[in-house]
Amino acid sequence: MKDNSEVIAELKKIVKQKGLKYTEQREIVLNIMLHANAHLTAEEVYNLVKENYPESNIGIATVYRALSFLEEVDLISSIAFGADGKKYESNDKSHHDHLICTKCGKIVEFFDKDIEDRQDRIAHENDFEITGHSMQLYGLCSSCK
Amino acid sequence: MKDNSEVIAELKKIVKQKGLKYTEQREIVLNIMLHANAHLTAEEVYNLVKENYPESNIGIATVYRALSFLEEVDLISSIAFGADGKKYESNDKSHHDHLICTKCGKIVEFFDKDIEDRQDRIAHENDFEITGHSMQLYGLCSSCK
DNA sequence: GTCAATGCAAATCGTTTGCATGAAC
DNA sequence: GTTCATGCAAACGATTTGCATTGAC
Repeated sequence: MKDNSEVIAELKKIVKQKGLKYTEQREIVLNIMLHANAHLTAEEVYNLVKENYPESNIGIATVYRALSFLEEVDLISSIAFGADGKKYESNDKSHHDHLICTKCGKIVEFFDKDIEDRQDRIAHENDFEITGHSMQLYGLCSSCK
Repeated sequence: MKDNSEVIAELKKIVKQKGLKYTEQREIVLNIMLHANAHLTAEEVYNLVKENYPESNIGIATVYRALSFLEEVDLISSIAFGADGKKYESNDKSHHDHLICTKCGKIVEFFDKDIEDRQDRIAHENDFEITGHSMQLYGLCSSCK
């Protein structure tokens, strides 16, 4: 697994800035997230860590702590789809929303500029300063319907 | 607390149709949901039941079971906002989405026809048969920013 | 050497389940 | 009388926390 030096450098910078310690575990978790092309639960991240870095005796609590930390500093983000609990994805791709098949669980990502624009306008009309959003369309995908 | 006879009648009809039993507990939970003007967690519903119907010795498990049942038959629906877990609201109001203040937790409802239309179109483009959706805008409300 | 981060286990939270009892039909 | 729903407590899965130890600086 190759690493993603720009983002790793970014993490180092942030950690230093906050006067915290740079650890191998945080780097491993971030690296897993950067290579994942799916939305992962904390447990899935934990399993991937054990699989890809078998020598690093990392605990599940550390994975949770690392994920919270990475979300806090905006390197990854989370959404709560239905019953599966919180899922994480890295922030290095551009923004997008999700179409979710309620039968097979397949997730398709999409982006729509018009919807984004209207969201901004609605926020403005309600005197909200928008910081993020989450939109999911649920339904049956082509194979399931 | 006055009851909402049309919806209650609807519940009775559904229960009968399914060959199940009509119980006071299901009616109480539905009635709480009909009078709530907020998005409630199961625990909040439980507390409201105890407060409004102190004589009904209802258990938390029954509240969970009643909420699942009511959601299944489409009298209420749920969304999972951030960390607070699943929240329920009654389905007697028209469809809407949510603006959520990340500081004070305030929720403002809104509806936008254009967004709905574009969602339908995106679903169609991806060959999805849409059954529902959930959209939340996060930010700071007028008083918090 | 200091202080933060880790690993482990125990604790906690929200939710679900098993089972004997009670209520609806 | 049969069957479903309830209440309670125990079980459960996911996440968090306390604490002694380790590692970064």
